[in-house]
Amino acid sequence: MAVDPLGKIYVGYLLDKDTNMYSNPVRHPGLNLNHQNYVPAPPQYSDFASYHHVPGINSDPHHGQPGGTWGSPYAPGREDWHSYPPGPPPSSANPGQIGFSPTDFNPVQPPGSGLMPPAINSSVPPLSPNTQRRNPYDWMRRSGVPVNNPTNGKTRTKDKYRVVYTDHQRLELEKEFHYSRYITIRRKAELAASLSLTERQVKIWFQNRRAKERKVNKKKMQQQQASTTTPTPPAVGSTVGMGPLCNSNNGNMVSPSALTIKEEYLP
DNA sequence: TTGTGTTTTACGACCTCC
DNA sequence: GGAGGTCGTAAAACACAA
Repeated sequence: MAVDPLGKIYVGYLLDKDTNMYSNPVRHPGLNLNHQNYVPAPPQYSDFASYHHVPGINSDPHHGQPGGTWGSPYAPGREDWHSYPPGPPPSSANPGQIGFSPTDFNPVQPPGSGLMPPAINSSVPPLSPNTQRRNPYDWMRRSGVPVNNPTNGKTRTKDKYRVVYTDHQRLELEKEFHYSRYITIRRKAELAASLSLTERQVKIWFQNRRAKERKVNKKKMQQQQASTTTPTPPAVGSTVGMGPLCNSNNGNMVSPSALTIKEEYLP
């Protein structure tokens, strides 16, 4: 399973699709509660320069390359991740914490499956690089009612709602996106399991993330064109403005997203 | 506090590929 | 036919100025 130079994705259907997205307990409102159980694992971030996937989920061939994988066409320079602070120390007095028993939550991947990194699966409040950021669970606590509680008539499709991913979930997704704009089936399953998201959520996150990147690129291109006093058109086939990251297949597919990520996680 | 603009999840429509 | 892709959009969450 790989993405060829032209961006075409060859996938082996190694895993079952997440069929029961809405019936799976993981998608019921309790999903949000589960988020508090993530370990932000500050040491992991502080060691970001040598980022590697957690043991046990590194079976994907293209993920097995230690460190050097960051030299991909998308490579932003690993030092970028140093700008991400370790965040506040875990505090049991976190107001966002809600009493939650592990028995209330059925992860996508059963515990002990080997896919769930222990560091991610313990109970530490989510990491927030932005101290001003409101606790993502406040809205849950305000409502006091499960958003998608079948008993109150709300279903995911009828009453649209969205969860707010924890900083840890976002960071892990960003890391994966940073590695590759297109996630493999295997990695998607692994990531979904390790982050307690559904594969569908991971897939959609990547879709949205690519859309965001295209949007940012488009904006940058427009700004460049607007600021260019001498509008000399680039040579045919030139990738001006895109640098080595430009994909000849589709200019929208890739971009210097390092800047994007840095911006997002700078304090 | 409130109004407003932006960002983030999530979905549907439609397309391509196998 | 089913998978995942883009594109457009809805709506919640968020940021921030007034």
